[in-house]
Amino acid sequence: MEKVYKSEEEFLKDYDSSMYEKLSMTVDILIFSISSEEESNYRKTDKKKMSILMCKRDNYPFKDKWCLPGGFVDIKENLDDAPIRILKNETNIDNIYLEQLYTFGSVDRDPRMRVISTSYMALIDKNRLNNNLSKNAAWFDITFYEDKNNIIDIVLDNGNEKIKFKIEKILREKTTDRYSFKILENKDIAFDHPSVILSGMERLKNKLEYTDIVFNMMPELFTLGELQQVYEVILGKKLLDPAFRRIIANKVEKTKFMKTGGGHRPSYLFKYKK
Amino acid sequence: MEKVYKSEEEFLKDYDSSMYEKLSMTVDILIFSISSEEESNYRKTDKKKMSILMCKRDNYPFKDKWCLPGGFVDIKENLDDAPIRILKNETNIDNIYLEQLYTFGSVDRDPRMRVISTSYMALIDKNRLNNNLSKNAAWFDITFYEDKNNIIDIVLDNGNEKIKFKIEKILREKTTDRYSFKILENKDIAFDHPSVILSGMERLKNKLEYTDIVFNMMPELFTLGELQQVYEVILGKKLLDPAFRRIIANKVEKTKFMKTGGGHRPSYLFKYKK
DNA sequence: CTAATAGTGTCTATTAGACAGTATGTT
DNA sequence: AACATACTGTCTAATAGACACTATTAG
Repeated sequence: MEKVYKSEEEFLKDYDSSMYEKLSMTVDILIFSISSEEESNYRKTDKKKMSILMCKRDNYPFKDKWCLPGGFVDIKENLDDAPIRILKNETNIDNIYLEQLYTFGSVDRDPRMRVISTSYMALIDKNRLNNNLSKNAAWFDITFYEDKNNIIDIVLDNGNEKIKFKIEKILREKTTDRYSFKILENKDIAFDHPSVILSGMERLKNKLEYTDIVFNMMPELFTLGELQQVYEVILGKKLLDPAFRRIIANKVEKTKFMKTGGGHRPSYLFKYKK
Repeated sequence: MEKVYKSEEEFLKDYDSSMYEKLSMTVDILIFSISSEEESNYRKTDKKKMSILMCKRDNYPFKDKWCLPGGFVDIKENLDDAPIRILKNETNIDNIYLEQLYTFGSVDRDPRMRVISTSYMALIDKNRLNNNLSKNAAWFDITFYEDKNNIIDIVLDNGNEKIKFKIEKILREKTTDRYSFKILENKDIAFDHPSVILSGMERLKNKLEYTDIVFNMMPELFTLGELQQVYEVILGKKLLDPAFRRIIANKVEKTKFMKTGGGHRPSYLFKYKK
């Protein structure tokens, strides 16, 4: 029978924390940014892409595969502080938008030992980075196509290497919007990181509609055309100009600056209105 | 310098998993249901309340305080399976709606040792329970009031005991909807469970609007008035009848059954249309 | 009859979708 | 002049909010 203690001090002195077998905890960070691909036609504006940062693993397990930046949570570190520390090391930037995504804890997700991992999503404007990424890290442009059967094809492209995976969104409950992800094809990505990528993309899409989250990926000044392109690339569909402008009208503020030189009518630069 | 292995087998044989100090993982489950309070006036319909299940702690730490049901994640158990197992033990019901809420991992959240805890939200129709709760568990009706400064007063009432706490919602980022919770007053609830309760309430409110999640808390057959009351008690505001009926019109199906005996016009019973 | 809830009709205000039009830079 | 994008006007369709009205029961 369980002993009943008279005070908390007495209880804690006696407490044997090895009763349950312990495990390791990591965090994975899905960092989103926007990149521009230059057009050959001088008149066309640069095509925007969504991109994520990945690292090449240089040891087992999953040697030579790509994974999201991450690392172990220190025993004396708050969980939510771990991604901040890792981002600081990886990209040398503080003050990044970060939010917790989901905690993945399948028994077999790491062949070394039992590891549970909390994933985070970060949003940045890549241009503010001082290009000193660690040399095994690279930005991948991400394009996706979802068919009517909830099967999603993803292509990641870092300029040298194109990697693909296929994943199925499975509605977990008839009554809600929760999906779990079943990886159908994947050769190049480590751990369960394809699921993390999909979770983040879904979260980002949803939040675009009811928050101002997108401005974390934008430079200080931007044209409405650029902002619209970012929306379109995240949502995966074209938007109509007047509708878009109505929606974002009270989120942005016109400045006196203009962007010229595009071979077409110049546009005002806007900034985020808090 | 890190050794580079020739194969994954070789690497794993050599791997020392004690490199990082390990920790314990628990899950906490916030179980929502709806209860009815009988009215003295025979004509009035029962007043609906939102309620949650809590357990009284019979040992340190937090002896004699109330906490959410939960427990340690087994070293050989998938994270998402732990709340299923615990719910089965606690309420003897399978097949309950469950979703992961948030993972709390402050260093000092448990005085015994380092524990990180993933919280889950469960929704049930309390009337389907075979009233064999463990004897230290009780349902608490929950009422809340939020003022203009994002300070929320919560009262929990299990019939014998009324417990209160006060918590502040702090907007973590200007650009989004993420809050963290600062506990302002709390005498009776263990751990960081006030924050878990608030997270769940926020999640439930949001999902009410864009999913069919509410039907997990409803009996097979219900009147539209009852359904509307459940919406109202979760959202904390009155809804207009015609607007409500338009919104749920294509989620429900009229049956041939009616509810009579209320001293007023009888109403049709509806069921969830999948 | 009365109190109480059930259920509907309809007007108005707001928002979303669609399309066409005008404006203005660079080469 | 031609192209490409910037930006606006306006019609229509769909949705949300508000209020008033009718219906039907137990006591």
